[in-house]
Amino acid sequence: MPPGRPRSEESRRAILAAADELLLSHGLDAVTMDAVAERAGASKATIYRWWPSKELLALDALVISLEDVLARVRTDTGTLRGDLRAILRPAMTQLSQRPYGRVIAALIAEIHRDAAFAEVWQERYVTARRRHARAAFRRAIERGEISAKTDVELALDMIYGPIYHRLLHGHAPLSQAVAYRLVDTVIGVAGSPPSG
Amino acid sequence: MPPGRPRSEESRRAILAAADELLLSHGLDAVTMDAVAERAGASKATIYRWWPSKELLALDALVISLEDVLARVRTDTGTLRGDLRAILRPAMTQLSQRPYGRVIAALIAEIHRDAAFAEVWQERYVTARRRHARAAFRRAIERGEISAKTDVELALDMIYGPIYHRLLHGHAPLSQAVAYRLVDTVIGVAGSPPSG
Amino acid sequence: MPPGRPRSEESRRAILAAADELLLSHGLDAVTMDAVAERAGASKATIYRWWPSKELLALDALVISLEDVLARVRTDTGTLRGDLRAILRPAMTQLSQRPYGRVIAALIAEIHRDAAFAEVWQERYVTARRRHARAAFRRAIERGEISAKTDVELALDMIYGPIYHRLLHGHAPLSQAVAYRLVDTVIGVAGSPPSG
Amino acid sequence: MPPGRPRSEESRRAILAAADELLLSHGLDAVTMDAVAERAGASKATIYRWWPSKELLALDALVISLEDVLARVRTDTGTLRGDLRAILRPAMTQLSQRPYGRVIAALIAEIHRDAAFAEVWQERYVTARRRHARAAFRRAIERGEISAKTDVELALDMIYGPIYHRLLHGHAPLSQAVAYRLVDTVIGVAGSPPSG
DNA sequence: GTGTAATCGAGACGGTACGTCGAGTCTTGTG
DNA sequence: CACAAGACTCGACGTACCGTCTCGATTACAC
Repeated sequence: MPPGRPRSEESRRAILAAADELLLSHGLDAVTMDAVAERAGASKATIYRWWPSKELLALDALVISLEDVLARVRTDTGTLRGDLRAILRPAMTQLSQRPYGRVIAALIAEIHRDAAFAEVWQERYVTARRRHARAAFRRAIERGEISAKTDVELALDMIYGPIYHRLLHGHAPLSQAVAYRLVDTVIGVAGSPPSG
Repeated sequence: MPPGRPRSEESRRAILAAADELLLSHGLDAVTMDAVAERAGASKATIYRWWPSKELLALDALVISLEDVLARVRTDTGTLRGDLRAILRPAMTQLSQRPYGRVIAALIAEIHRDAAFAEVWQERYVTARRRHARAAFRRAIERGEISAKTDVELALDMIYGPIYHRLLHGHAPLSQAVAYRLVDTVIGVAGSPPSG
Repeated sequence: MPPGRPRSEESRRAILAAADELLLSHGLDAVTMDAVAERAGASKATIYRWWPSKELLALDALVISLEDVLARVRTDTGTLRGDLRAILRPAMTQLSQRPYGRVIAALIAEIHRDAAFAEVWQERYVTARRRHARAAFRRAIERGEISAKTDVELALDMIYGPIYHRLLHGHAPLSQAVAYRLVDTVIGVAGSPPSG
Repeated sequence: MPPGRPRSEESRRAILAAADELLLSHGLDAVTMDAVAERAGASKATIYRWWPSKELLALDALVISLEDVLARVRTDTGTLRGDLRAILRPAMTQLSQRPYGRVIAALIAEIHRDAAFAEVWQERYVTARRRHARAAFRRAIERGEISAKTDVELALDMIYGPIYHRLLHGHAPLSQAVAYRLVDTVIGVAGSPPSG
């Protein structure tokens, strides 16, 4: 153990809980260092000691509140369609329960203001979410279920892209059904010889 | 004409120009009312008289700087593929020239904070951009080029969604070639009997 | 009148009153920008706009609360002794009524931390207070009441020095009687041929 | 000897040395507990265990750095004038070598904030310095060199008061010559029948 | 021409949150 | 016990924008 007083686990949890609550009930704007500090019974200095910005704190809080879902994903259905549905189902459920759109929109804006944040975001949020689906595509290619020439990254974007588009813009409804149709469409393209 | 001193066209232009410059060279964060006022030689009160928030001012400035491109779009190629390429080509060019990703990300975040802004954004930005592509799909359906059952809105999202996804997340490259491949893929699906 | 909204006299007075109250009832330490702002119903920005530091604000407040006394001083008694007593009497009265020692000690400490403050302190506090006594000495020299060779500055210091010494150190009592004895002693020296 | 690990003499010295250095080269403001701890290689807890405040620590450090001078004072000249000059000479030399004015001003301010400090200050600083001069006056009275009615405390203040006044206010130069003239003036008064 | 009325610039105002610093306390493991 | 290390709460700092306000000055139309 390093010398000195160890980090207070209690305070860490209280800060994350405060951030999470503010984040999901009032948005990233409400996650001010002052508000988190007061609500968590912590001092601002303590927050700054462990999180360089409120955005990274919010990301931490968000990721924690999402990672249970991520951990429970099981993709062993035998078909790409089944795997992708299994991956998207809990995600869509979660998105519909809380105003994640607002939060994610604010954090995506932060990507473009803070390169350090962008990197962590990529690592902790984007990569974690795409990994499962990418693996499902790879397995489908190995099984010969879809063409080996499939551009997996673009295929992922054709599923996730429209979902985020609707989540962020709100110009059209977003539901599990929509997600399933995206899956079917993308598989339809990848399953048949490429048309381009 | 109403009584009183008329609005100063000069000041209006100076404010929009200042906002546009700040927006594209330093991002939405730099578009503070103070900075715009100083740069435009205007007073903050004047800005507030005509724009309710800096975000709506920024949107105004952005739309002006984008609308030339929009006006020049000609979609009379005879094929859906040609039309969509004609629509996307100048857009992709423009996106690659200036840091629009940063600006659009910030404005999308604003959607979720300000319902009034969301409405204007929908009207002035989203709708304007989708209208052309939607019309192209409609014409293609009428010509029998694609199935009449095509979900046009979803098809639009499968083109625009991945583009915005990459623009905003930056997890993968974005280029005209990528946009063209999206077009081809979507047409490939819509042209053949639906697989879902 | 200069352009722009004129300075609010009301806020100026409220800030000075708040500072004065905090200064005299709880000392300079209590004169925090936050406390003054809250008590005056003003914003910190407004205070900073007009006073560069809380010490200069406190000095302003202090000088205002002292200057009435200074203005009422009349030195036309005809003798140096009478003049000096007339000058010191109200000062000693004032010093005994409120904890000025604490305040002056804190401000004198500030002299050594902030050269700008030192200058203003010299101008607004020290000079104002010594001027009367110095003039009394000059008139006494002109009248031939005391030697023309008298080092007036040192004589002033031999009156004010011990007073401040006791005020600041508190090692011995300070009263009007003590001040009068200092006056008599110094005149006794100056009246006779210098011994140095 | 009490049980447990004995106090570290090394750490005590390092802390005082660090405090002294910070005090004289950057003033009392620089004597922060953190800075002293870091510079001394000690922990803040250790400092707090032995010194209740940074001001008392600074006083300790200051007194140590002054007490050599005090110990070397020899007052056996046979005349009050000679004794007082012998007492003041090394003090004035020391004052002119390092920025003691700043330090003393800050500590005097502390007197008025902390009664415990005031007491220690009185004991360790003021009394120690006045004792010699007071004794010299007493001997002079015994010798019949000055009037037995002399108010010794006031006489001391008429020497030390102006010196501190100039040291703290900086409104006029302070030198050994000035100190000597103060001595001569005070003796002049005390030596002759009182003029009041 | 002379109101009347809305505009304009300038800039002061009360607020809120920022990120930092120091004070003084507490909690570890080590000597 | 004392000690180094260092995390903790608390409160003030000085700054930056926000959105509102109060000025004097300007510029139109209506009478």
